[in-house]
Amino acid sequence: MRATELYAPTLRESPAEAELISHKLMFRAGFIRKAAGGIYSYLPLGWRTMKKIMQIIREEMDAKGGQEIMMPITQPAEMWKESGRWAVYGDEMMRLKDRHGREFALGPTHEEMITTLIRDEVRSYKQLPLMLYQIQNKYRDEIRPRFGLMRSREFVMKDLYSFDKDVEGMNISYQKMYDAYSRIFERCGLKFRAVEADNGAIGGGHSHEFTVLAPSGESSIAYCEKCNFAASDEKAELKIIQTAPEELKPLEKVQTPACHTIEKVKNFLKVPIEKTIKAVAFMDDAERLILAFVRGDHEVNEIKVINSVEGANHLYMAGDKLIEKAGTVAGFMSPIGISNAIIVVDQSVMLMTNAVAGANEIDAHFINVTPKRDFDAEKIIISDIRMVQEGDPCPHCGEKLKMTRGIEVGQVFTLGKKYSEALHATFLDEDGTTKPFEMGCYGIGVGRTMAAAIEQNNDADGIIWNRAIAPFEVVVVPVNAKDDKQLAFAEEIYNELQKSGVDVLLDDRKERAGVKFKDCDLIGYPLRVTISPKTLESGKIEVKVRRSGEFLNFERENCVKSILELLETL
RNA sequence: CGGGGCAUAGCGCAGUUCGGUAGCGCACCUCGCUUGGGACGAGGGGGUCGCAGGUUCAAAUCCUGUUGCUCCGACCA
Repeated sequence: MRATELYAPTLRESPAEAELISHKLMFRAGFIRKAAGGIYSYLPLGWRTMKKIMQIIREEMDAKGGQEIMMPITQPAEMWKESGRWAVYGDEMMRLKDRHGREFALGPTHEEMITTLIRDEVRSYKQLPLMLYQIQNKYRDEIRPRFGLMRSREFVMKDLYSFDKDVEGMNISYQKMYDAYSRIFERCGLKFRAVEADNGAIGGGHSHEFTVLAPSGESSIAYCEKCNFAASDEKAELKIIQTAPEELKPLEKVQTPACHTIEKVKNFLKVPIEKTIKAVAFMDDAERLILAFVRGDHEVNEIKVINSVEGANHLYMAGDKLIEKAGTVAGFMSPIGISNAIIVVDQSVMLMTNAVAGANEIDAHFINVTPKRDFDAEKIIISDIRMVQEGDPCPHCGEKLKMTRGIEVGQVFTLGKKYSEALHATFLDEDGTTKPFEMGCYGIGVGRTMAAAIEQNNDADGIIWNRAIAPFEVVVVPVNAKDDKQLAFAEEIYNELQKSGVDVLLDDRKERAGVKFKDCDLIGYPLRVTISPKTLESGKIEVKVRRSGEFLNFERENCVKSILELLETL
């Protein structure tokens, strides 16, 4: 490919709306252009990288027995109504009607489509397991699209669905995909973690998110450096914190004027924060008051609260009125002597002794609270409801956990029979009984992976591509393309590299050297071969490594071999 | 959905307060000169000032409505 024939409009400035580095750089380097909020065109360079990522995905999916298919974007409403998600999905689903008034959705995902696709054809356990995947545009009408390809409304996604005859088979498929995902992101050269995730409403089974580590990421994860543990902050399970045994003192009520925050209580009573019990008041959809109690230095994890209270789907902050009705008062709440509320107590709180908790009246607290003795165990829910914090012990090995931020680029999870039952997709098993499929679903955001790679690999000059997903591996730059000698020599090198299978670009534009160098750095080709009067004279060629910035000089005769060797290290 | 901001040439912006018929930098075209890190000079092309009404002799500028974009929050891949 010649730069004079390549459509790669680079810009010195980026639009005001781009705030994320990956967004700015993809825009400036001529990878993407915006059509509407959260909707983008991919220009040649961007699409080359997308195709390379997709190719890696294909190879790894195929290696595990996946078969590629292509399903429609436009999906009839009937199948969504059948699964019950037409109503559930809400405004996030792009909907449309055809000329006859029939309803359709632009697919946000393809569980319904694939399940109805195979349900009439796959009738026997002998046809299982089955793994089908596609790489397709998906649509989610985000409330607020932003960050370029990171959170868009139309995006390219690979999704594979597995069908097995039983749970064991499903777990094998899951493990295959887990392994494939690890290989995919390794091959893309990304630093990532497979993170234990909450699979929320889908329920049951397991789920991992593949998260690329980057400070700009939207999700927060906890991980252990000693063992393999990593979990999203919402999911991270926590061990019970043992407290040193103490002689139990009798419960006592004391006055604590104007001490409605833990900070004030702790200072007023001169107790360490670990000896205080904090309350957070929530309300659920049914307007039930839910009081959550954690240690003073801990935070409440709302997801865990939802999971531990039966029937709760969403939590909102509770109003004062509701709190009053329960016979307590904000700032001075405790489970002692309360009735009209659902009380959820963190497991670590139950092991505390001689602690401080509210007295359910203004300006008063209990001291010497020992939950095991003083809480009515019949009325409370004891559960792990706290948010993980840096330094918490790892639930697997006990080492101190670290926290980091990341970009979720893929997720694997088991669906079980959820969709096969809802859509009546069954097969006949060996024993002659009819059973619904055990399904799994595995997604990768292709555009997001490209964006994440840039977030993780860039500098002040531009993008730094890993060789595997760079739009071109090598760029050959004659500093002055108007000089026939230089151009001819550059073409020689270019042809030789191309013959050796290198994905190479010849920058034959008649621009000044500075302009071309700036573009090379911005676009981020891993290697730049520079041809100049200097190199013509010395008989050597100069190679610049984008990532390290180092310059290498190779002998003309075996320069292709040297470049190939160098590429192996990138 | 709550609260801000913006909309003027492909991109980044000024002009709006105080109405007088649109400008700057980058990009683009031509010529000259230059060629190892986004040169320079000269000339040039390109804008229904988001859209629709209204006020006025006159509207980018004032008024009303509307659409789009964007930031923070709530929500989420």
